[in-house]
Amino acid sequence: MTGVDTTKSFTLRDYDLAATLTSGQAFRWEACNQRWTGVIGTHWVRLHPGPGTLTAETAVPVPNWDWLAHYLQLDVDLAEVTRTFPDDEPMRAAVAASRGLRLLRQDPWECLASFILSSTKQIVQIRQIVALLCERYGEPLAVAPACPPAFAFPCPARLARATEAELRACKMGFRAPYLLATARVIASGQFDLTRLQALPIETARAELMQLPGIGQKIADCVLLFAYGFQSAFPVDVWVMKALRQLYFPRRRVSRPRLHQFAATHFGPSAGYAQQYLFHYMRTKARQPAKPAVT
DNA sequence: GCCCAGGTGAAGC
DNA sequence: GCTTCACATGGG
Repeated sequence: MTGVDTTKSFTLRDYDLAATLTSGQAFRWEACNQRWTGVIGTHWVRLHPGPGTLTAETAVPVPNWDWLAHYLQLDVDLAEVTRTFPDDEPMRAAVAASRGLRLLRQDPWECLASFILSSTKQIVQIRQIVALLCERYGEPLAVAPACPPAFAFPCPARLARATEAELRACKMGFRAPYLLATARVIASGQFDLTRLQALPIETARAELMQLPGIGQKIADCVLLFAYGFQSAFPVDVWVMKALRQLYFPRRRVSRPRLHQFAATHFGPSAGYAQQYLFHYMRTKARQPAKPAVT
């Protein structure tokens, strides 16, 4: 049946929702007995994964669900993506360790602001900071009965009106001036985030890096997680560790050389490959004593 | 106490 | 061009 409704079911293949929502791309999803609650734009939404299906529930009836299918990238053929990965041992291990891991397609501003807050922070702490920011500055949203309150991610104009001290009070430390300055540049209209979509990746990256607090790593996260540039390859401490341990275990390679290697080795969907390496290293670190199975 | 966390920008060689 | 350092804050 078509029409306005508060629930909708989708068929899914090769989709590990839990791995995807906890793999350090997005910072607002909460798990509660097999279900995931989050906010996409101005929609509060709850997701119930089942075998081969996904049921989504909103608080307010919606006329269509394109926003959700787009966010979750439901029509991406994952096998086609992983086929483009280099055929080497590290990639085989990383893919085997997290089948169904996906990339989301997020709102550019939320993604940009969240990753400004990410520098030298653990994912749990990034989540805390983002939650505080949304509680204090985001618009309240309708939620399903008996659910805790939810808020939209605050727009640039709202954060631009805050003071640095107020933002520091959200536990973001030295990142506060970066977030504030970037919010102000965007709120002023001098910098148009929507324009980047149509640019070549190198130009879009250079534009993002003009913003205060955005270096190559955060720029690449935004290019990959928000704009869908699949060749963007963010190199954080975990991916750096993956490159060193898995690809160059017995010699010391400089960071610039590793960047150079990454830029050519992983192919057209390098960003996806990067997400598998990231998730592989993090989950491996949590469970070190897992013997290989035949 | 210690080391580390999805870094950036500035200063040093 | 490449490396080092300060910058807040909290988890393990």
